[in-house]
Amino acid sequence: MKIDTQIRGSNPLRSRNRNRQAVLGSLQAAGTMGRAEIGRSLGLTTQAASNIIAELLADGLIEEKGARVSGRGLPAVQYGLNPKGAYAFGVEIRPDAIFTALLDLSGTRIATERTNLRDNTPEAVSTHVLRLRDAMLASSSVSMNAILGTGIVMPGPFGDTGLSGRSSDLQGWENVDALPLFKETLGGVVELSNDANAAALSENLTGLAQGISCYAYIYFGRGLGLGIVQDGRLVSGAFGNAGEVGHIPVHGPGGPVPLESLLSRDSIQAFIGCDEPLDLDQLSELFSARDPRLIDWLDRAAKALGHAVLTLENLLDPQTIILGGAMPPELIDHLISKCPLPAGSVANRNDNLLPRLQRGACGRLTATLGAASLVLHSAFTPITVS
Amino acid sequence: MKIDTQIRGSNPLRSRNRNRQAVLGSLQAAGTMGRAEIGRSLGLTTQAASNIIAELLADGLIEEKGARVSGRGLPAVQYGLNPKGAYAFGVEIRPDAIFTALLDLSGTRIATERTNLRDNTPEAVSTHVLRLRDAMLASSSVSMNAILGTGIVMPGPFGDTGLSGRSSDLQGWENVDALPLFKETLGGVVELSNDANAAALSENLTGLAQGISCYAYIYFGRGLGLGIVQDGRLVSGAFGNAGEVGHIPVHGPGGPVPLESLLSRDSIQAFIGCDEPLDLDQLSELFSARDPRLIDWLDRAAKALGHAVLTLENLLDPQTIILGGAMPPELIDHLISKCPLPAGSVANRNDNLLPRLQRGACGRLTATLGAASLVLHSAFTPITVS
DNA sequence: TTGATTAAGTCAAATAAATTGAATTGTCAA
DNA sequence: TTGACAATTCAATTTATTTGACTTAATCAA
Repeated sequence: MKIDTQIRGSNPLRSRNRNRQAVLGSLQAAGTMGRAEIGRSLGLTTQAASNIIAELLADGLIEEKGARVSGRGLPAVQYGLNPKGAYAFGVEIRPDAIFTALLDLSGTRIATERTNLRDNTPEAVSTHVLRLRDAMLASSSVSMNAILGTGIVMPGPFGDTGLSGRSSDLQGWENVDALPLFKETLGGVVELSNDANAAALSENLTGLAQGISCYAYIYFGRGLGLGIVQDGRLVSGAFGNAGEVGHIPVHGPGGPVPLESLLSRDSIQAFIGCDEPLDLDQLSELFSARDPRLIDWLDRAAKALGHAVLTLENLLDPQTIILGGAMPPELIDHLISKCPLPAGSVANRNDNLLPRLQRGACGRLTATLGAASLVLHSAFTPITVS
Repeated sequence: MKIDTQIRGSNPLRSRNRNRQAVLGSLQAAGTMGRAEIGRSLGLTTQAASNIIAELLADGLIEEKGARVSGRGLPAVQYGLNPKGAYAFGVEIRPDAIFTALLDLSGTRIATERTNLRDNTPEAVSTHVLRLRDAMLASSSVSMNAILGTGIVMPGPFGDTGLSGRSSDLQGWENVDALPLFKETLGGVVELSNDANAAALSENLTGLAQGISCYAYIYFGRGLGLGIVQDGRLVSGAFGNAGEVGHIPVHGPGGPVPLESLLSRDSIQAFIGCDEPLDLDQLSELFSARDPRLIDWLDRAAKALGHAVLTLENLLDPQTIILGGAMPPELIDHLISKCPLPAGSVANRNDNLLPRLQRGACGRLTATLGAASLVLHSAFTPITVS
């Protein structure tokens, strides 16, 4: 539970750290760059950039990528991230299972795994995660000191809020401060967030949101989540619970209803009148069979999505809104195509180069990969408040 | 029009600047502090803090406030902002008038003024503002080099959006990039934002939001605006148009309607069936006379406010939501007391120390004072992205 | 009263990391 | 072939911080 974002002063060491991160971030965004080019892009001297490049080379985080001739002058030696120079471990914790993933520095998937979870008390989960990490590192032959950190995705909202008590919640975690717990058990850098935020960052590192600094990500879990990115940083609210878009009121048949009741996997189940949660394959089948109940649901859901889009655009003024998560791609595409894009929005502008609504590029594992992305993102983004 | 928030590296000069701002910010927040105390609060050495304090003293931005004995040890000499050490000039531009204000470093009002505006073309306005500033500085005997900068508030949204063309808009500014224009004409630091954002910061510096880093400010102009603060910084969106809360859909009689059509001064006028805009005094009178049409409006508006609160809380997870602007205080209080505070919200938590909804402490001039607050805020807050 | 303890603040030297300026090297264009 | 140009490195300088020793002043306890 955050709240107090204490501002810290700067000193040479923290400056250097910031600059290292900024250099890595530049390389991540641009692919390859030369030393002088990096200096220019960050407002630093060539020499300063050069020193940092030398250090990063020595640490194995970047590598030479040949020289590039571009007009006059000495051809610039290009540098880029060394994918095998570091790794990020990501964990997605659900009530009944743990998903883990190992990404290399380039965001490439090295390994993923699903494990059933019987005992989901805080202690059991945290030690379980530790074992899973050790195992995955061993089987992937990755050394622990090449690990940048561990990213953890848990179902929100955090703390005892008006939304607690849902079936997708973790039992027994209501009053647990998870971050310190994991930090103690796992050591090193630990980032904690919810599925939607993680998915949003995943899209930023390897998907559609590359180079985009203001966007929102609508995440389909069983319910509906939202990751908000502004100025390249997550907006997570006072208690880390920003983005509970599933609970904003939209126009329903008999009055305002929570968006989630019209636009979510659980709502399909309720609408169709099915006893058990529908998985993605079942939904795909229903869709390809043009099941009339599903089509009906899609019509209503698309309308609800329109309301949500109008709300999000006017409140957050994003460059684009991305949809993704645990929902078949063809359903998302259908929703997008049917969604009425409201005219009375600040996003309805002529000079907007991006589609207002698009489907994310990362597939089903978005949240798990996103967990690892939390770590990569923090490695590429100079801490701004800390 | 922003979008590109380029990350910059750090160097000694920028570090020092950051630390200076952080020290000023600490003093602003705490009132008075000793040198060692400041060092601790910022994670700097006493010596570093001491050097900066010496510099700020020499610049006249802070002053000694006596010594404080607190237990053992040498009593700490206290320092605090020197109100007369620097000033901020604020301008609020409306289609028919310009409001100006001069604040000292402590946020105290030195002078305010209203001027009619006949020619509101960009060139005329910018030179007009320059003349008004010179005049106000002269009449207040404040030297130009004691001015930290100029804050400007203009009606949003900026750029050619789906919301353009309203009567409260400035004609002829649709395709003008205002910030460069004012920077060239006025020189020095220029901050530009909309009324709601400015009001939000005003509340942060001198009102209810002191020490609060995550909150939202619902601003009554003629329409309805929203200032979003997260981690102590404004959330302004990709194009500076975040917070257009007046245009989010809420449940109306015959379907979804823009919030503004139920909750705004213009909507009172429309509801009552009045030909001209109602001013605050008229509204106060109607309220104290318990005018049934107004009471009726208040009931509907409070309900709409409830929807907005639910939406804002779940999307932004603020510590509190503040209401203010050009609306009589007693009406705001009434709205707050009648507003149904929804249970299904992440803000409905037991450990929340602040009221979920409260009326702002700054009065009618909030936006104009807020314009100056933009500058003060930037002086107290280390730039994080720039 | 006295001496130990604690904390604030200063001074001077050391350190980290940036900048500056000159020298070197490879490419392009005249 | 030669000069302009840009990338890079080397060495020296500058900035701003940290470190460690020291001084000062208040509290606490014998």
